[in-house]
Amino acid sequence: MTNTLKGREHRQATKRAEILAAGTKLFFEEGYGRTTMDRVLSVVGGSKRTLYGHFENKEALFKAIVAQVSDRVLSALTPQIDTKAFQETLIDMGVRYLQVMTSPEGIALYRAMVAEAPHFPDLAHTFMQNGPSRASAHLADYFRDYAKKEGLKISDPDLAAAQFMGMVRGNVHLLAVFTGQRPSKQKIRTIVTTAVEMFLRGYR
Amino acid sequence: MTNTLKGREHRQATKRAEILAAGTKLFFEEGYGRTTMDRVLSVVGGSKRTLYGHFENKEALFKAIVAQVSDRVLSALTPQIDTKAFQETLIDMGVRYLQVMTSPEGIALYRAMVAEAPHFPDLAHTFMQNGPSRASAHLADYFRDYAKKEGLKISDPDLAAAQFMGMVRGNVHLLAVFTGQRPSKQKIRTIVTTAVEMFLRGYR
DNA sequence: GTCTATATTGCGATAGAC
DNA sequence: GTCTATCGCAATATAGAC
Repeated sequence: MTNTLKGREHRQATKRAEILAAGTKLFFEEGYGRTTMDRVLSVVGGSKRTLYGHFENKEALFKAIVAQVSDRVLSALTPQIDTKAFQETLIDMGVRYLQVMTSPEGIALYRAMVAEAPHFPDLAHTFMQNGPSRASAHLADYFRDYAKKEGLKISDPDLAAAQFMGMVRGNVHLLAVFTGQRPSKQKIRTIVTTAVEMFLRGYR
Repeated sequence: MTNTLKGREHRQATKRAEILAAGTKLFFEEGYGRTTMDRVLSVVGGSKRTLYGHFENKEALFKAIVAQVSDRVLSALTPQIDTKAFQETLIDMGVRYLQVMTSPEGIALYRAMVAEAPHFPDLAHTFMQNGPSRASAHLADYFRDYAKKEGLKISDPDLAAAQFMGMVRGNVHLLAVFTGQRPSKQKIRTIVTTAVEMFLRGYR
């Protein structure tokens, strides 16, 4: 916790963090509809007044939780400074992406966003932007910069990036979402390296 | 309606169909949690006794609806007898798949399955089986039969099929799920034909 | 119609920070 | 001692399954 906060503020921040933590677990395990404020309270302890003091209502709590988890989970997709070889960079990006998307938190977030997209369109939109779209856009930029040098003919970098990302997700992402079966690290490496090889041959 | 049913039976079947139709609309527009039995009733009309006579409870109604819609939607993925050229067949399968997955009903079904997968694991499993997995498996079989003749070196047909399907879904499926933006027929054709070309070059 | 669950509010008491 | 966040418990209102 931040040391610069003193006493009063610190207590408040701690409580808020506890509520968020408890809420995260519940909302992501049970879904929005099945999660009750009473249940959150029974985990956190304390009074309703305090809970509603920190978050105006259930929706506000949910939004705060999604924002926090989105930041944490999607930050792993932040573009890296790439000094590696072209092929290595593609593999890195693919692995990172697939790891995030099939991590327990990644799956939970994805599920929550899909489920609540019609009722929280702004959240869903933000998730798409900061997640898949951003990763894809970054890859497209990378293609624009280096494809020619690498001897690749990519006429539509955005489409190519979407193809690559989709190929990486393949069926394992669906499988993780629907059945909870997550791919091993080994499996992820295999999928991504195979995808990269195929992709490079396809655009050579 | 089936003409062989008479009187009592016919009325019963009609009522059941009406309940299913109303429930389908509500469950898929509002989600499981936000849909109430009262609301279903207010659309269908009639008494609660009747409603609960047809479906034991809310869960049973939901399951019946999902089963019905799954059949209708996923039947479009039924493997065709392919007499066309290899490339044409791939395009056909890709287009059919993407059309189903981004159709309003396809999106609604997908959303419901993702949202409720933890609480209705059997439904989610069945959806995965009869949807993406089946389409992918059929394509893999097709590869096993014809890849060599077509001059393709596909060492892992299942993985290759998953790559192709993933590439076809690309980002447009995610976009449809999260923001409701559906691709035009033209866009679908472009995506699929591009994917097929790239795929064939990649495995040549 | 019945009965339970749930979101949200009210209010007096308490306890820790300054 | 004065704030102020928190607490505990009760109450309200509404919705929803059956």
